Amino acid sequence: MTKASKLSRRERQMMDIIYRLEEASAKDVMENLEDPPSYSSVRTLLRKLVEKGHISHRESGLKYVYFPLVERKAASNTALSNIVKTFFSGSPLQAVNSLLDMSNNEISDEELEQLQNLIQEKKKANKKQKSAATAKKKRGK
Amino acid sequence: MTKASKLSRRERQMMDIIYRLEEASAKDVMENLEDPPSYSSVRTLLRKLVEKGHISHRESGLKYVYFPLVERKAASNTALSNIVKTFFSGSPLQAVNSLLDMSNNEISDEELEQLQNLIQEKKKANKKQKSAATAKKKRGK
DNA sequence: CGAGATATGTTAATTTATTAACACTATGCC
DNA sequence: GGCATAGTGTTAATAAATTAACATATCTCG
Repeated sequence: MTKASKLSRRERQMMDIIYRLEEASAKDVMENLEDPPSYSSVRTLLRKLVEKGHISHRESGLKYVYFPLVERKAASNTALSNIVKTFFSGSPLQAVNSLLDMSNNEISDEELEQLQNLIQEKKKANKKQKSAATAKKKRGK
Repeated sequence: MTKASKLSRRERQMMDIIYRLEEASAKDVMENLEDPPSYSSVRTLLRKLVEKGHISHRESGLKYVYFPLVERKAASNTALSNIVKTFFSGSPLQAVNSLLDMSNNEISDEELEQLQNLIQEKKKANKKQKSAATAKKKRGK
């Protein structure tokens, strides 16, 4: 059971906001919540997230600014993995396909070209790793 | 506020399982839950999900088999959109990049090539849409 | 037939999440 | 100084989620 999967509904909403904004005060969080409860309630939940070890805060002048303790990259990887597992039979490629479909027009030709270059590089990297693995085997492990 | 964002923790876990398996009996769901509660509890929650309109069931012999009411494709699009918004500043391309990074070795050269072809097609499609849009403008809308 | 296994339906207790009230502290400024 | 403003800390009431107990129905097979 991953830590994130234990989050309650509101906690999840708040974590998403904090990740999106990178860091956020209680006020920021409240303003970004749908159907926001009272300021007081938001603060209580923030404190709970701190207790649970999901976020921490630093003082900024008078107020607190909250930030995630699991870094963005790791959190997004976990989230993507879950989606791949749940909706794409474990195939990241299918997920990529879906992303490209969804955002048909939003991605420019230029960006598509960048992506192609990226894939080209990955192909190269794959080859390297493959030969490295072969060499390793030959050395007896 | 999207429907899915109103799900409680357990409900979310159960929906994920049902999407992953395409359809599932109460037993299936229970077996796939982490820290599963009693069979009785699982069934109560399933009934609640039916009430809320997230899933439905059909009879299969003696038992019920549950399935999502929002189709897989739509649900995965929503999930991906949320991740793109939360972790990738709204850029689907960044998400694609991350997916390719994450699953470095898991994607074969062959698959990478397929992906390149796919992107090639998208570039063509983009051009068509662009010229269509231009034509439309000329016609005065 | 009748007992065991496998389901579902109903209801209620308990725990957790959610909300907000109230008390307090520091800052800015008239 | 004193008051309005913008914060925080503590605590408690309420609502919702979670769990499970108990009752009932159907199938299976000796």
